[in-house]
Amino acid sequence: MTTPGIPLARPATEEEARAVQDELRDRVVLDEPGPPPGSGRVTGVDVAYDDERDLVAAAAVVLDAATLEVVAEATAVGPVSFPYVPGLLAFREIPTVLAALDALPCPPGLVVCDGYGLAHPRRFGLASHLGVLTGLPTIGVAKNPFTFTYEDPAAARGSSAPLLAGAEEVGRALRTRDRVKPVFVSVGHRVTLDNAVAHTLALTPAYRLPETTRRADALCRRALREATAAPAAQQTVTRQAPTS
DNA sequence: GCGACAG
DNA sequence: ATCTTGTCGC
Repeated sequence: MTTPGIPLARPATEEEARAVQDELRDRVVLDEPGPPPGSGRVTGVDVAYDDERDLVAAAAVVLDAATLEVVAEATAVGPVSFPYVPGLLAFREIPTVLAALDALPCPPGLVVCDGYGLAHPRRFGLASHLGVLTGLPTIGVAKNPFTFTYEDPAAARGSSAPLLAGAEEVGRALRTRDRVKPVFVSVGHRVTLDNAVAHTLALTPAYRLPETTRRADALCRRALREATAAPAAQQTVTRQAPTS
């Protein structure tokens, strides 16, 4: 259901991984507005790790953008294919995330990643990478500012401030709840920054983090527990919400 | 050279 | 990310 137009690279070293990023970076599309917030479907993706057992579980949860109800979900489990290196997070998460997206019974629509897109040392974070590989519109919503700087946005939900790499705006610090630490939104692929911010606000009616990542986070943790408990169980699981 | 550093 | 109970507050 999510056909990659570009083969998945599996670099063995950090140097190779950086080269892959430098090569794919040009394919990012930044001049499309992206789907309008509040309509269609929005999918959250996230992963959970068990480095001891060499396991990574990914989840993709599709929500109706208007109601935020779960439409479908899928998970995938695989081996940890890359260590955590700041700036190379995508190589650790993408293989299993792609498997989960492929297991979905319907198109994902906009994909919301737990991390960065443009806000990245080489301007090619997880959300950008996933977008280029799948061709889907993507955005990144991170919980921390990484190495970037920002001035604290006003206290009211909806306030924002530029997320800066020097003088370059690579994203936005967005307050999704009154007086609560902001989230850090950046563009992935085929979506505008203003639109990414609007989507993030539409996805946070009750909590600091988008409903998409909350749902995906809970699901991948469950998938990891179940994979740990049932060694020879199936490698992917798909569920379609009942039509009503 | 040292420290910081999305998840 | 992950290790982890209770607890303060709305």
